[in-house]
Amino acid sequence: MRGSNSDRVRRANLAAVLDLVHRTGPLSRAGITRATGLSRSTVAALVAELTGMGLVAESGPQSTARVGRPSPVVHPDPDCVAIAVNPELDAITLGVVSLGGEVRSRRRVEVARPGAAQTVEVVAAELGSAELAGKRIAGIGVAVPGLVRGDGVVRWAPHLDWREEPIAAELTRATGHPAFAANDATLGALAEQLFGAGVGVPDLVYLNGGASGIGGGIIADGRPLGGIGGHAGEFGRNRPAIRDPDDRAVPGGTLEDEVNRARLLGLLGLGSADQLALSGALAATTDPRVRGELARQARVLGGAVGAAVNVLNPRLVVLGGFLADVLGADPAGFAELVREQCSAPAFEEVRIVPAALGADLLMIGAAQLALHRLLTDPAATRTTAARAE
Amino acid sequence: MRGSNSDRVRRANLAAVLDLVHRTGPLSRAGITRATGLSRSTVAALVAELTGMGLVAESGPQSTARVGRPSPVVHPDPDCVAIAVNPELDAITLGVVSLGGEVRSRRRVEVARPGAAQTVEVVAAELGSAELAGKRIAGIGVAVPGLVRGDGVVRWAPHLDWREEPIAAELTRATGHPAFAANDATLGALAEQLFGAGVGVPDLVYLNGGASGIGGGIIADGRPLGGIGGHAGEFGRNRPAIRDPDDRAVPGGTLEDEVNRARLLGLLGLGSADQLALSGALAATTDPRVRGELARQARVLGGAVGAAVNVLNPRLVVLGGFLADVLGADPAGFAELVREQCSAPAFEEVRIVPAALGADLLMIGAAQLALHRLLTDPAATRTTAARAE
DNA sequence: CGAATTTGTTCTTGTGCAGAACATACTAGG
DNA sequence: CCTAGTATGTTCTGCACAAGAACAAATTCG
Repeated sequence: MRGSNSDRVRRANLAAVLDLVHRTGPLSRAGITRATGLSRSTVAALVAELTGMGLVAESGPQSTARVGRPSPVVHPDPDCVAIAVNPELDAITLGVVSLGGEVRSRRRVEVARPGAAQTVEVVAAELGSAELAGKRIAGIGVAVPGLVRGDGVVRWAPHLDWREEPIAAELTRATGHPAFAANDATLGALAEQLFGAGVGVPDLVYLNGGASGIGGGIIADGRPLGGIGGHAGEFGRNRPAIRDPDDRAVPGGTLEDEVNRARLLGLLGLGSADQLALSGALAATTDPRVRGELARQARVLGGAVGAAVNVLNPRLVVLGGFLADVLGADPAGFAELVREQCSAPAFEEVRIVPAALGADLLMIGAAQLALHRLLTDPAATRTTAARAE
Repeated sequence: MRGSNSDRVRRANLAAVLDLVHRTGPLSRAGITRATGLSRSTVAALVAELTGMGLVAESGPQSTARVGRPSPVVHPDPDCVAIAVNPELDAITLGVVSLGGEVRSRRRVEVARPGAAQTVEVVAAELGSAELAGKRIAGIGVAVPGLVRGDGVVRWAPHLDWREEPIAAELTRATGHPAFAANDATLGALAEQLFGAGVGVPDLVYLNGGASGIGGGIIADGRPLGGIGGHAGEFGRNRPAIRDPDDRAVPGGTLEDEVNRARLLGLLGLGSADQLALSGALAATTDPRVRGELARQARVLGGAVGAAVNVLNPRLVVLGGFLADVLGADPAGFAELVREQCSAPAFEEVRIVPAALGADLLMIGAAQLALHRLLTDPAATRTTAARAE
């Protein structure tokens, strides 16, 4: 309900240009003019200002072989990076992701059940690494397997055994950089929409199956749907409707009890495996018990996806982790299972696909979280920096 | 991704002031200055422009008994109205709703299973009525019990037996006024958020139980969630998980099969009844069969609400129609049923309440749909009008 | 009845974008 | 190789809008 003034116009336009370059990658200045609808002179001024802030850089025009004066190419400044953090059951994964979404490096620090304090320590150590010398760190983003409030407090992460951990505030305190945290699946949805299977899709649902269960993220009208506390997307905790009683594995079980990674690993005779190994084993096996279990899990998951499609009417459902394997065993059959469970018009409009981003998924998602402020209001950061001096 | 310029600033500010006055009702000019953060001179200019457009009017200052020069009160112009239309199984309800959300008149035209053409006729006739003389009609909004695409085409409305009816386009053609259509429950959600139980709540779920089944609407981050085709909110077509097999009334049934108005009417021995009569009968009865059925429906509905809370993490769940009676039979017990089905942090944040707007609900929702353009960009309407001359 | 207070009104100032005019760098075609 | 054509960068001017200062007006309080 707030009013607008010329200062806000400038900020909004800076953000529009920066976000455009971030999402679409290197782009000629003429391209920016067309995409934003702004005049040539204005775009020139905006790009100059962003260059001055060290957020974008211009390089010599590409040989486009087209008539007319060539336009210099504007690209995200590779020295502007975000730190992505993903604490998990057995390790902390750290990433350096540059503006533009490129994962510059990824490192896995093996720690069993990392605590919040330990996570802060590991991140602080990473910041001193030679690799980051000369880089401008825009912020830190943490993808947490659990419920995270909008202000970056982890309410409950069962697999890490974290409760009420103000991880974002602690990271900011320890490092001096702005830090943010959110649910991993929500960030996965964001990443897939930005640079993965859902580029340009304004309404999508992302479901991820991992060792910790099933998490989900929703993008509605181009924006992540967080809900009032930021906990939206907990599809895994719903109890699924199961038609055939024989399909039920756990009486009164939730979706993540029924559609379950450990059960597949058990049937395969694998104690533990990373996603790549599980995926390979599932594709290779001809064991009827495994294939039967995959089909059963597909039936249960199909109902849950159908329910989500009815409620959210997305253009796209993206399945990640082992859910991509459940889908991949029989994509057409899976679509049919979904069709049976939802209204015809909603089904017509939806496509169901596996996730496109592999191991970079959460790095990109967490980085986007960290970059959000910068992308929404690049000028604000400048003010903050000035104030800090 | 579009750029901004001073013209857009003006439009956005006009919209901010108009929307503020629409939502909060009469407001002093000083109040507008505070709420928008704009300067006194700017607010004066904006209000003058809106007055010139016939959208707001200023009246002499109220005696506020406060120190300082009194501020004139700005209120929505009562001559600016929207036409609300709600075709149903047995009648078409028409309403005249003024800017500010006041339902000025409501009329029920008894028609069994109105067709789309018939609906257009009835609306066109209404437009000639004496009541509307001198009024400025901002637009026509239609609340349809069925699936409506964003462009105002009814994909499927089973109870009206409409398929692929371009009702909005037909109304515009017949009347010359801009017309829009949307799902009735979606508009109900919008109405409750604007002027009902959810004023100021940015994340809410509205579920309505009527003769046609169960419809739902979602408000996320202050905006209605439509999905890619505008069909979001079809909770009624989901198959609910039911723990106790004895609680299932229809094998393989959907939520609206299980939580069902006709079943309650049947047990009460009522052939048909309007919502008020049903509500009264349910409150009065001590028949154990009726009370048992209410409790059973509450158990099923509680699971569905729990699932919605898990996925959407709303601040508020609003139950309308006979679902308010299912809730009302035992509100505390119902909350407990929901708690059992959803994650603790999500449950902590949610309240479950009956709908606050009665018969005006869909009139207000449909009017809001019709007014949306005007409220988002008041200046555009002027341009359109000028172009029409 | 005068002081204090709040707000409307008028005028000036500054900011940012658009668009015109010109400059520049490329392709196309002979 | 040269000229015409075209698209784009650059510079400058004008315009629209909001902010804020200065003043005027209308109320309450003592």
